[in-house]
Amino acid sequence: MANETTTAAMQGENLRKGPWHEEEDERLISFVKLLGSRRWDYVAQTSGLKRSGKSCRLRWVNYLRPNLKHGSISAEEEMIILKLHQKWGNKWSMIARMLPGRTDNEIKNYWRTHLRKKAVIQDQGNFRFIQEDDNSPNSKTYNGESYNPFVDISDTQNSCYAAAPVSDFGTSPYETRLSDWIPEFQSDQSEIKSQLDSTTTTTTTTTTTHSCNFYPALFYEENDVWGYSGSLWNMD
DNA sequence: AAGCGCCTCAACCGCATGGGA
DNA sequence: TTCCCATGCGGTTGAGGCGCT
Repeated sequence: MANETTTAAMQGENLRKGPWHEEEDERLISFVKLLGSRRWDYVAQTSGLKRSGKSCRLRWVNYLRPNLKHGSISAEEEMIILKLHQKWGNKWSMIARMLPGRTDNEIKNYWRTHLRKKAVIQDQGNFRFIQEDDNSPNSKTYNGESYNPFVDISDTQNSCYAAAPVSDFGTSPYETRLSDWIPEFQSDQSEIKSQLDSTTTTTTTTTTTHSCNFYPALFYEENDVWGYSGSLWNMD
């Protein structure tokens, strides 16, 4: 049985794709409890699921893992996402680590569907849209990848972002919250810019106090923002 | 009620990374 | 040092749901 499945997996044949069935979920949960959430190819083969290890891992990480929140993103979480995306760009896994119970996939989807067009900052008295631009002089690197959270694209005629007029925010449910956050956004941005201008190492000793009461690990330990490798996950 | 288009999100794909042989 | 494999990450896709006409 396992040998047949192994062979099929190795040959890339007979592997199921698409939505997971409840029985598959139950089976995967059982075998992850038994074998641990590592060696996904082995889990896939041993369990007899006709899924790739990659698919099993994804299903576990994004849906079956304990302590996941399945409800809608709260206003506080939304604020965190906006702020962290402003700081880090599309570093979804990093952002997810700051939001216990949320997955990178969930945050990425939420950003794309709810927040992307609403990500505005107040810059020199004007609202401007932002997105990362790897070719910008402000681009920095993280894990070998370049990114830049500070690029103003409001002048980009062909950008899809330009299609969303600022006036739309007058009726947006997000506007009130953004209006509340904007002063903080502004101070954060200048703080981050100064960090980027000086150094990208993790030796900064900034002790700025922020007003978020929900995620102290991020907002009160600014000295480790760039090198943060911990996790707020409690899987036990 | 039916058709159409848009939105959401689960899942896939390809590439990067890290560790071990 | 190099190669291979498992894992992780970010971008993309497509099915299903929902609202509008």
